[in-house]
Order: sequence, then C-alpha cells, then structure tokens
Amino acid sequence: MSSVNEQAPATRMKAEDRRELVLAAATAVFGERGYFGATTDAVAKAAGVSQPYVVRMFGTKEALFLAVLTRALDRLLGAFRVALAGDGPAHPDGSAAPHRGLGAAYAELLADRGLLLSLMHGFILGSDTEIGACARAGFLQVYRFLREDAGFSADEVHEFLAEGMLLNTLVGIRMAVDYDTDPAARELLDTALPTKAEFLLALEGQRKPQA
Amino acid sequence: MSSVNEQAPATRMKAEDRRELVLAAATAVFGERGYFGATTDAVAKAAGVSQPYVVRMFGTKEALFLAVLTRALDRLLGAFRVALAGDGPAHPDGSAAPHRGLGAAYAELLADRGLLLSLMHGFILGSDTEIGACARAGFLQVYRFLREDAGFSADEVHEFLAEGMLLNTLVGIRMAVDYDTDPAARELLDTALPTKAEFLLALEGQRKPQA
DNA sequence: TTCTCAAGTAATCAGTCGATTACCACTGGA
DNA sequence: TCCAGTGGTAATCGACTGATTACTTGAGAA
Repeated sequence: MSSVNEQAPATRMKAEDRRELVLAAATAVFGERGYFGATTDAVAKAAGVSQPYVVRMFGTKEALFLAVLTRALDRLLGAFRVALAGDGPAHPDGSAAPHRGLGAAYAELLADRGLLLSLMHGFILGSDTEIGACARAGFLQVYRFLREDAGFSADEVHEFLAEGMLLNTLVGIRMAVDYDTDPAARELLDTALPTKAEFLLALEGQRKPQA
Repeated sequence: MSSVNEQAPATRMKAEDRRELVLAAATAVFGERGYFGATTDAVAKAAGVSQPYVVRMFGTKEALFLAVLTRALDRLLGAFRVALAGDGPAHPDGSAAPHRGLGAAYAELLADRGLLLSLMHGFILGSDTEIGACARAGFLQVYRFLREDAGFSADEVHEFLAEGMLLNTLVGIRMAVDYDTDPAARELLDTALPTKAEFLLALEGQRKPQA
C-alpha cells in the first residue's frame, strides 16, 4: 500500500544499505508478531527482496533477530546519549535532572513501533538460551548507562525503567484503539503520556484524520 | 522431570479437572515461548495427554490461548480481591493504603512464572485481532479494578501498573540468572523486589540450593 | 449384565516455514 | 572488452505443526 514494499528484481544496491533496509523491515515485522510469529518471508516482502536473500544475509532467522535486537539497543542508547548531551546547556541551575530529556527521547523512539516492541519481545523470551542472553546483556547495558552515565540513583533507574516497560506494553497492546471509546483507556493514556497522547494516537494510525 | 508429566494412557479424569490441568500446563508453555512459539504438542506433553485431545478440547490453539489469558486474569483479579478484603481489618488508622497488600499479592503471583508471562505475551500481541481485543479488555479490567474497587488515583494506578510491567519483564528476561555475577543485575533486582529478591531467585531455580 | 456415552488415543494429512541449491545479471577494474 | 565478484532470484526440500478422522476403552445408569 505505502511505505517499504517493492516487487520487481529489486534495484541493485550496496550490501550495507540493503542490510540496513532489511533490518528496518525485520524490526517492524518482529515488533508486530514477535520472534516465533514473524516469518523470514514476511520480512523479505516488507524489505522488497526475496526470502532466500534475507536468510543468506544473516545465516539464520535467529541471527537476524539478534541483529535486530542489537541495532535497536544501539539506537536506544544513541538517542539517550544525544538527549543527555543536549541536556546540559539547557539546564541553567546546574543541578542534574536529565529525566525530562531522556523521557522525551524515549517517547520519540515510540514513533518506530517496531524498535521498542522487538526489544520487548526479546526481553520476554529470556528462557531462550541465545535470545535470553542477548536480551539480558542489552537490558543491563541500558541500566548501567542510566546509572553511571546519566547519573540516576538506583531508585531513579528503577522508576524510569518501570515507566518504560509500561509504555512499551501500552504500545504493544495498542491501547490507543480504545482511546475514543473507553474512558479508562483514555485516562490511562493521558496519565502515561502527559502531553504526548495525541502524538501517539496519530502515529498508530488509529485516529480518524481529525480536523 | 518433576511436576506435571505423565505418559501412559492418562488415567481417566472428569473433563473439568482435565481441562484445568491442561490450562495450567498451557499457561506454563505459553509463558515460556509465547503464543506462536508454543506448540499444542508441547502443551499436551506437559499435561500428560495426547495432542489431538488438547486441540479438540478448545477447538483451536488460539481459543486455548484465549482461555489461558482469561484464566490468568481471573486469578490475578481474584488474588487482588482477597488481598483487598484482608487489608481492611489490618489497617487501624482507617485511611486507605492498599498498595502494600496488592503489591504483595502481585509478587506472590510471580511464583507461577507462566501466569503473568502468558498475560505479558498477550499484551504485546495487540496487533492480532482476537488476542489484542482480549488483552486490551483484560488490561482495562485490571485498570478499572484498581481505580474503582481499590480506590487508587489515576497516578497511583499508573505507578502500580508500571511497577508490574517491570516485574513481569524482569521475570521474563530471567534477570535472576545474572544476580550472582553482575552487580547491576543484583542492584536492579534488589531495588525492584525490596525484600523478595531471594524468594524470586529461589523459585527460578537459578540459585544453588545455598545454606 | 448390558448398553451408552464420555474420555482419550493413534494415525495421518495438508499447509507453512526456514533453509539449501543452483542459477542469473549487473558493475567495475585490469 | 572481458571477466570476476557481488547482488540477487527461482525452485524446491524436509521438518514441523495444527487440525481431522476414525478408532478404543472405561464407568455408570437401566
């Protein structure tokens, strides 16, 4: 219908660019259906290439998923780092309070549904040997960043992560589809996304175009 | 090699009991691998019956998963209700503060890994038409309970749910396996489970029997 | 005792999916 | 210009899985 989707022999492209394109497509697909629910063929179609090419590019479906997780974590930490960097000058009183900046950065990451949802799917598959190890390492990497680089206290990290997991869940459950019809859903979303509710609703394509 | 697992023609049983047994097994399997990752055969083996019987009992795999979600929500709300009921008398000052009681009830539910993890898997599959609808309805049911029956404010529900989602994630990711080796994991778990860390570690079977 | 229905299985099928193989076509340097 | 390597596909295979069918067995009411 729209965005990423071709059909013909797929215009030639440098492998690195194609890889990034496939990773982006895979992130979307894994985010929607999880590791087991996603198929390499769905990823291939979303990326506009053939299924065997996707598999050969990463070796196995599992390796592809791990690549998606790694890329998502890189993006997450990257966004956090720029938020942290741009936070200092804008803070005249000198004392540390990067919560706002990092929170906003996180909220913006929600724009790519697949990114945080793929991570979330990975988190929940902790029983899987390889995926679990990757997920734990990534989660702890984020923890350490918040604790050490961002200067959060243990309680602050804890609160920040809890907030993040709730947001991920609300996006995953597509709570926004009930925003207009269920008062509880509306209140919950308004509370969880103080000023961002409209923004989130829009990018979920759940709202009529509205005036 | 322990708990639920038989082999021979499965001793005869009343359908209702068998159904509960299968639901318990399915909860464990879905909790570990998610909806798509779990197989009806794995559920059957865990319940000690044949695979066709599992399917015929619920019609489809999806119906089985929905039954698991419904049962999990019933248990969750049931545990909340008893916690809320037993909370009144123990509170001499009269003012409302059921947070402790409900939090403890939730922590105890973590003992059944599958219960909250199956829910979590359902939550994240919000894009699926049927599962998503069931998950949203259940989530909102919990929200309303906390808001109306437990008397939480919108902010309190929000905080309580965030905490819950983080706990679910920590259980799903099996963070406890890194408790002994990674200081960050230890700090995170100690912060998230103030007094319950040891308890959680034990029931994940991740700790050596310890003195 | 007998008869019937509920509890349960074995066998098997059709669709799906990840992976493999063999092949094709462009592009850029010698 | 040629040719080698890279970017890509078509065809297909084997394993897995959810579902279906047809059959078996035990318990309890008449």
